[in-house]
Amino acid sequence: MILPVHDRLRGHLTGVLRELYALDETSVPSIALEYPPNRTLGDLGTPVAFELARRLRKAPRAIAQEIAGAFGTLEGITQVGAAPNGYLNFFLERRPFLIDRIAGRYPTAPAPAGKAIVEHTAINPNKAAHVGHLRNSALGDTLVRVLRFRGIPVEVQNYIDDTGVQVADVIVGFRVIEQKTLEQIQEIADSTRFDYYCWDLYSRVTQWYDGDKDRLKHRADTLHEIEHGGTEAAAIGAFVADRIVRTHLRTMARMNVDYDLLTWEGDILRLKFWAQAFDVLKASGAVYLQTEGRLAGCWVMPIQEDEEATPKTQLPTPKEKTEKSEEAEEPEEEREKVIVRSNGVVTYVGKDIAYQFWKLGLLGRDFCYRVFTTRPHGPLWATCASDGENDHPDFGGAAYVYNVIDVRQSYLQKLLKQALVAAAHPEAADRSHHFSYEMVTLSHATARELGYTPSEDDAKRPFVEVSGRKGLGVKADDLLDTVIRKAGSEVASRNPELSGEERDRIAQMIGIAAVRYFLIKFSRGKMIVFDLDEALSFEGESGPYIQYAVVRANNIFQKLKQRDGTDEATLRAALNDVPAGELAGDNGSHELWELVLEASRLDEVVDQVIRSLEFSVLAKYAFSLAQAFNAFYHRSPILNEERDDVRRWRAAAVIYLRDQLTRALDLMGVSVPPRM
RNA sequence: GCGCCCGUAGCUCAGUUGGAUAGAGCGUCGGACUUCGAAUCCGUAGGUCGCAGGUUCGAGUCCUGCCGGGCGCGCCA
Repeated sequence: MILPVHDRLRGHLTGVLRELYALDETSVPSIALEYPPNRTLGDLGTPVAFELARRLRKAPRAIAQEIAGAFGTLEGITQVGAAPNGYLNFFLERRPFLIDRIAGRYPTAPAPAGKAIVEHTAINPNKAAHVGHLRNSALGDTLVRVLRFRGIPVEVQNYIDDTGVQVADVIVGFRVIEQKTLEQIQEIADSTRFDYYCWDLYSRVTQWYDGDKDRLKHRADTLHEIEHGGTEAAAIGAFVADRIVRTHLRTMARMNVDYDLLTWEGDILRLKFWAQAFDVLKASGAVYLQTEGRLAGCWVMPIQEDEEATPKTQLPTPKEKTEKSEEAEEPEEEREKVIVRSNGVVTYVGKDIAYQFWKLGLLGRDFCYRVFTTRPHGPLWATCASDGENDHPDFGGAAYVYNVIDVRQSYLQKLLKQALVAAAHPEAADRSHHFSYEMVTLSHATARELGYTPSEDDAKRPFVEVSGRKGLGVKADDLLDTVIRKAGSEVASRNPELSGEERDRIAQMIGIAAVRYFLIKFSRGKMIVFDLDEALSFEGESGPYIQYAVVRANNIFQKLKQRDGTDEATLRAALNDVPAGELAGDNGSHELWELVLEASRLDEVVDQVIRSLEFSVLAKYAFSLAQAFNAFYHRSPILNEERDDVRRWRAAAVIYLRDQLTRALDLMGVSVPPRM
């Protein structure tokens, strides 16, 4: 890990600058650390001299030289140099750097205090999951892993919307179209892939509505029944949602995605969370009763159009001021969002506000909790409205909240933050993050493979929109089945001696690696036009490529042990006495050291990932590390290297690199197969 | 109409603290399996970073305007 080195260097350098130029705390420039383009220039570098050049009215190069001269000594740094262009560069002491890291001896940065809640997945429990949902959970689960890596305690929630129109529509499908009783539906659930069955039924219901708009009355009636409970329709809804959620959990488990708590929307309603939140909002004046105009009788929240959460730092320019006052003089109908309808029924946003308040510990009310299912590593909890277990973990009340929801929900997520600000919790608003990402759509080729004939609108665009209502989309399990099957045949052809069971286990690891990497490698603001062939690729920039690098590295040590009994522990042990010329670059190449330095950057990458919430950075880092290793692997033998010292240092570097790469894969939810 | 996002090589995309020569995969063309596994490696070709201004010692990255594309903006959820 490299960050402790950064911190130490930054601290020392700040002290040097203050002394050298008599700067006070506020005027010391922040010190950016970078990696020079090659190791002959240095291992770390900073352009801080450029920053100071104007203030000191000196050439950057002269400043860099002065700093280098005044640098003194710092543990772990062997040399400081001023480059002709003004960069200040540092060389690290290589031997202890690697030895310490192999041994896991380095200080770790303290984690920020407080728990984080990550909510992701949130698939409507009325049909099978599709690729779009996989992007959500792959991003969400990676976020969870990355935060935990950083030392932050994380609670993972999956929100279940069991009271919405989507579930109601499937109920209508069963009862009105198929004329089924609850008992018959239970039989269907036990004898079919129930999520697939509902997938088809749901799209049939949509078509059926299209045939006669009066049929929508069934939906309205059903929604009403779900909300009030006690009827056959409500019982069917509860059964369907429960069963479908279980299928989703199975699908996500294949992806190595897991949760701590399932939050059921129905419980938020039954426990009157909204009433509580409503009181808070009314008391703070965040919502008010509109008495005139078209929204008369509704409780509304004013929408701030553009004033972002940082009004204090952005002073309006004179021009903006006049524009604003003009607006104020001409009251062009202020925008308002209805929170409670004139019939007294709360809108979707209202429920979300209450839920968000609870997540942040601002509601003053809690759920009851039940065990939804048991797993090897402990129970999976779910909310309930009454008769909960007494002994349950603490849920809710987090310092940070991340809502993983696609970009189309941005408007509503923005309203959530506004509600928090309006209710006098601006700090909670700052700690609420909408982790947004773009949609997954289908390539024309893949849509065609699914038997879809494009409409005129579709034909104009380079992609086809996934639609649950139309039943158009690549089902998650179909994708996983296909990719794992393909991996299985590859494994079988390369390792004919493997048992079927072992082969399947490995195929699953490889298939999941391919899918998860594919979903992570794009930046989240980019639409993924899903193409089956592309996602099925195991070559080039892919998850299996990275796995392959680690498997190869492991093979080296396996062979080493087989051949002369050297195990990793003994390799690590004696390094202090071995000449380190290979690591120092005595052969004219810094390739080995380059691998070590790059491998050490995982913690820095994780920090950047958390700051930017951009996982493509992690994906690319792992890939380029694997790439560097593969190139090294071809050029520099270990098993057949005659020179003892060279062999040992190469092995040591590969141990470290392999460990770091394994960690990086784990952060992406990918495990390393024993063979492939 | 307003708001948010996207525009980088033939294709798909990295480049998110502004820094040293703009990178990768796929595809092209040509090489490397008697040596730790070729799901690999090496080489080759390919770029007005949408356009125009601006800020800066320095801009793919920040600001403004424009062009092209996507999404969002309901007493739906």
